[in-house]
Amino acid sequence: MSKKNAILLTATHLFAHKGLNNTSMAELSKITGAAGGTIFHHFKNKEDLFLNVINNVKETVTSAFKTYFLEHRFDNGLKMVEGAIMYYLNLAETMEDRFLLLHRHDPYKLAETNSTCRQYLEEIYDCLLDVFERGIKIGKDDGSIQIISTRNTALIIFSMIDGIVRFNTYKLYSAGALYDDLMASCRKILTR
Amino acid sequence: MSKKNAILLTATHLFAHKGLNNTSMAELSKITGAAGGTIFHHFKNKEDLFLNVINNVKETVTSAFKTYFLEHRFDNGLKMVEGAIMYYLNLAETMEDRFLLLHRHDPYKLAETNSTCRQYLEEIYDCLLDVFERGIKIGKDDGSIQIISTRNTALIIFSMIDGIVRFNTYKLYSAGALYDDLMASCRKILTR
DNA sequence: AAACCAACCGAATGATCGGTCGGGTTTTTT
DNA sequence: AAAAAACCCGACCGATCATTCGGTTGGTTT
Repeated sequence: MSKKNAILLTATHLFAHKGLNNTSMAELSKITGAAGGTIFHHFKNKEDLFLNVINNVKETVTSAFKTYFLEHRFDNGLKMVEGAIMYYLNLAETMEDRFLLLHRHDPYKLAETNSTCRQYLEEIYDCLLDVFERGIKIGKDDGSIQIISTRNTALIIFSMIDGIVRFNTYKLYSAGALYDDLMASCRKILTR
Repeated sequence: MSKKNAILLTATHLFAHKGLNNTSMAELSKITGAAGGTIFHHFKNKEDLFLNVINNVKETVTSAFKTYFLEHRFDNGLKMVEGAIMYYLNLAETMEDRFLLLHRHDPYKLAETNSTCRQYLEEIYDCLLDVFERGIKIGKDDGSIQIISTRNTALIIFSMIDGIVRFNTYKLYSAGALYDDLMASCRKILTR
């Protein structure tokens, strides 16, 4: 693997687990084996490196989501929303680093001053919410879902799942133990 | 107000809005008007100051919650859960600093190595969850709520609300616009 | 009035940080 | 194989950080 890629992956891991400010370039240099100057050769400064990490998160997360819903068919809209929840919980485990990073303040703080960062974040959430929203819309058409507000319900269900993932991350309680009740709750929200 | 109190309140605000590492003791000194040495006279180090801030958050949040539910009566369990949601959303606005801090990684990171911090956080979440759980239990007894798992449902509803508050904080979307649909969703989860 | 003490001050300190620079090495192009 | 380009190195720099320390003040106790 190229030094640049090693730096990017290690930075993703460290930024996710220790935060932007608690990760020093010296540590990054030590772990990757790249000299200090090498990092600044590939990324013009720390913020640029962070931005590249976020971009990488955006690419991997959205493409994983898009691919999954291109390759899978669902009996109806309700099943599709259920599939989205399952896949989101699944991704949060297999892409732990990336979801951890999205639960930190660092990206949102940078987004306040850096429009590129803001755009990356918006693309991620647009992509995720879009799947939920499409599922609900399809469900309303095929009769498996009965609610009024498509957008708001998508937001509510998404933040419910994301809230669970967050508490799971902090080990306040386990997402796995809630799985069945979580699914039941979502079905109740979506159906009469 | 005493210098010590000024330091504590300013630290709460800065830690909440800028994070632990982005808040320097020098800045704290400048804003409060207290000399550098004075801060370390009252708090033995930065971690100790942060711990005192978390303790203060614990005290104010839990006592606000406890007082509210001691002084209010509800027609039934379902109304009590609805009241808990309303009051939680309300507190997240009026105690913005404190809830912002609880949505940062800083407290949970310290909790990994500092058992006092862990205990404070547990007390906060125990207190909040307890209200939801009691409401659900009462609702099951009086018939306004029909579900199987009291604990899990309390956790699910709580993380739904907390997830909304978090997205509201990041200005990804507004909690106010979701209020009606949020309440409707909760009622659906809790009733047949 | 002497002794005491908590509150307070601010200059000084050593460690660490992000970032620079000049020079060496490898790879690609011509 | 010569030239150009891209990659890589690590010593070094100025800024900033948390923390220390010797000393002052004003009120309370003896």
